[in-house]
Amino acid sequence: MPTRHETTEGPRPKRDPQARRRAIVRAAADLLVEDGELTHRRAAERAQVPLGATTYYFSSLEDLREAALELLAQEINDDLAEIGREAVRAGGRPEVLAALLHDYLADTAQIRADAALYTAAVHRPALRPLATRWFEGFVEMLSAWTDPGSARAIAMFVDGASLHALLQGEPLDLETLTRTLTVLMHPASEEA
Amino acid sequence: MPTRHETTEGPRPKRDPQARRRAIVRAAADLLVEDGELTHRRAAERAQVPLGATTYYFSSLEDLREAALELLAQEINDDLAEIGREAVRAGGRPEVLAALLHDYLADTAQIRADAALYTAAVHRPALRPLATRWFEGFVEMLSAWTDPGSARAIAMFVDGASLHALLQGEPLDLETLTRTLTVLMHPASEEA
Amino acid sequence: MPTRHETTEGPRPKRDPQARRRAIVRAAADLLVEDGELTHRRAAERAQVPLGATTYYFSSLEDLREAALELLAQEINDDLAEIGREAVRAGGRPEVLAALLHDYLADTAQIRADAALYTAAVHRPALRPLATRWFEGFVEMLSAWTDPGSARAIAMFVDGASLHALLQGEPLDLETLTRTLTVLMHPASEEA
Amino acid sequence: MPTRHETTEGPRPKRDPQARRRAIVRAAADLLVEDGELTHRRAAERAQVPLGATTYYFSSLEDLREAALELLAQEINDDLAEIGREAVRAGGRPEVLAALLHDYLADTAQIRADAALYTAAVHRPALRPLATRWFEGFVEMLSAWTDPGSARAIAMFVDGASLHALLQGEPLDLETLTRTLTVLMHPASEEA
DNA sequence: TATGAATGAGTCTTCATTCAT
DNA sequence: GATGAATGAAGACTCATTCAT
Repeated sequence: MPTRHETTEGPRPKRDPQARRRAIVRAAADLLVEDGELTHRRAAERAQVPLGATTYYFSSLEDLREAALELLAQEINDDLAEIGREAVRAGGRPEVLAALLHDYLADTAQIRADAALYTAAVHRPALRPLATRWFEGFVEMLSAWTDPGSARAIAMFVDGASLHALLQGEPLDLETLTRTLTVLMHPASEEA
Repeated sequence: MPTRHETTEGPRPKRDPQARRRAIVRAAADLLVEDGELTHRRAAERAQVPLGATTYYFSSLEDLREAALELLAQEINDDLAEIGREAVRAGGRPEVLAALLHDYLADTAQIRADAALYTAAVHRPALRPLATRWFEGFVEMLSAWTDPGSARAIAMFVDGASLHALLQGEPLDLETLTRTLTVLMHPASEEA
Repeated sequence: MPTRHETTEGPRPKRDPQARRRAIVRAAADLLVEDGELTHRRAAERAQVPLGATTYYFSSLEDLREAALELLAQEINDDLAEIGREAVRAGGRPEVLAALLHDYLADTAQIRADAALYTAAVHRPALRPLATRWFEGFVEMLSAWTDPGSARAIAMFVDGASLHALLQGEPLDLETLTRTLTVLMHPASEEA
Repeated sequence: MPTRHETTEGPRPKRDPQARRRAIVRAAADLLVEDGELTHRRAAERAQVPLGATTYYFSSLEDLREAALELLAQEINDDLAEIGREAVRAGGRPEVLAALLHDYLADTAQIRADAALYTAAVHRPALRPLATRWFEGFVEMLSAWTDPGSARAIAMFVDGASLHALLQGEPLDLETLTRTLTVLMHPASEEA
């Protein structure tokens, strides 16, 4: 007589709606990063959940997309915030920031995530705040070391650099990156 | 009794395959710029041609997409080359380039075209050369006034600025743009 | 005022995926037998199911085709196995087998099913085992009464006879059929 | 001043409607043999003629198909007639016929042509005479050496053997083939 | 005479979404 | 609460056929 605790298949996955939902979001995010095609079916398959689960937890595909992009935005934000903290710990020296950013730009997964976010936001105005979230944080962080205008200019430059690292297959070389960040952080030297 | 020459619909457009093809490409490009969704049906409707025409002239939708993006790339390239020529005529002064670029970034159609090109290229490696075509030309143009590294840095900055002008709804202010281009074009002053 | 129980369309068929799938396969098989043209639309119409059902249950049209041919192959196999059993019960006398086969060849539905299977297999190597399934069973059955080579020869002869019954509109006459099976089953008499 | 005889492209292909028509028919026949798919486009491409030529010379695709099958039927007929003549020259000995047929069955192109003809005829009653043309000729030829019933039986056997050579990838072995033809040609020995 | 242009019907297929269970 | 079944809309694409040139 079988008990309710089936033991043949290892630890029975506990019923955990939150975890399931997260798994679907994660899968959707990965799909967006990897090839930009998001469908219920693909998300379900990737997350190893039934098709119905993707519509049960999200009222529409756009809903799921937004949750996935929110996740990506958060991760990007966290990563860049960490870079910012490290740069601050190093006294805000441009060469340190450059080194950190160079690593970031060399990480394909990172720059593809950036691109996924932008791509989605271009034709979806509602998502634009999501796509520029890291921007605001980054600018704020930089503001400790330079004026707001320069901070914005630097952030834009980083954005362009991310896009080009993806399109050209490799990041801007460290030397140029360092030199560029240096002049952008100290524009006042111009006026001397 | 109607004559054989129907005049209600204007002069019957003569058969002109080239023009028809161009019209389809134009329509496809516009769709990509406007909302990124390209289908045979939408292209046909917009170009005012029968559905079959879109498959007759292009062996696949990707083919059509490529032709449309090629058109956009060419237009962007032409516009930026013109900006370059004007900047050169003005002696390469950063403030002139900044003013021209500011106008460019304020033109929604332009920056949406940029974005359309990038968006398409992100998940289509084959299109990447198309998306970076203007970049090469722009760098070359700038090289008359600054070193290659700075030229590339400037181009990347412009790219980021274009993306942000779209995502934030307005271009970087002229003053910051001018200051940024100025320092990027004369990085040597740093070392003084 | 209509009640909620509509009776004009009979008892609402309960959801029964298995039966539905079978109905689609049956419809597809019939279409292949009747005119060889199999499309999702025709199968759906014939099975009285929505178009979407045909793609829901079969991942591709080839998948559906294969299922339909599998059904035909099974039916042919069953019918010929029954003929074999009856022949065995009659002591393996050729005239009994001939009579049974004559009936088989006179049944248009049967020989069209044979032909459908062959037709599909000619340009689809993957289906060839299906088309020759009955052959193997038939040969094995005959092997109880004659040598393997003769058994194969008989089966091939039956195959040609089936094809010709269809193309010529009538089966080989019983007398010739009997005589032919007789000599094919006792080739040893030749060597006496 | 250019003359009307252009010499730059080598011997100018003479205008030869008959040859062009033949080329299209040949191409269509080859397509039917190779994969059974016949379209105007494929025939035109294979025959190296403009698409329009295929509709210019044939009032419909069915027309072209029929012409192509007529060609195949004729070739099969010719080949089997030649086999018949050789068998006759050899005194009608079954082993000679068997050897010739074994070669025929081992020739993939031949048996695929047979199959193409049958496949087309199964669902096109109008083509059935075409598909059985060789049969009549073959029977007549054999009638010089055996009775009509046996001749028909042999022809049917050959038909089944052709189909199976295709479906099973190899012809019936020569020994069995020889033995089978032998008994089929001399059924009277049974009655001794 | 010949042919590229043209097009609408119809093909397979994918999929968001709804719903019965 | 969950989920497989269900389906119609829409997508890309093919193609026989017609026709202007």
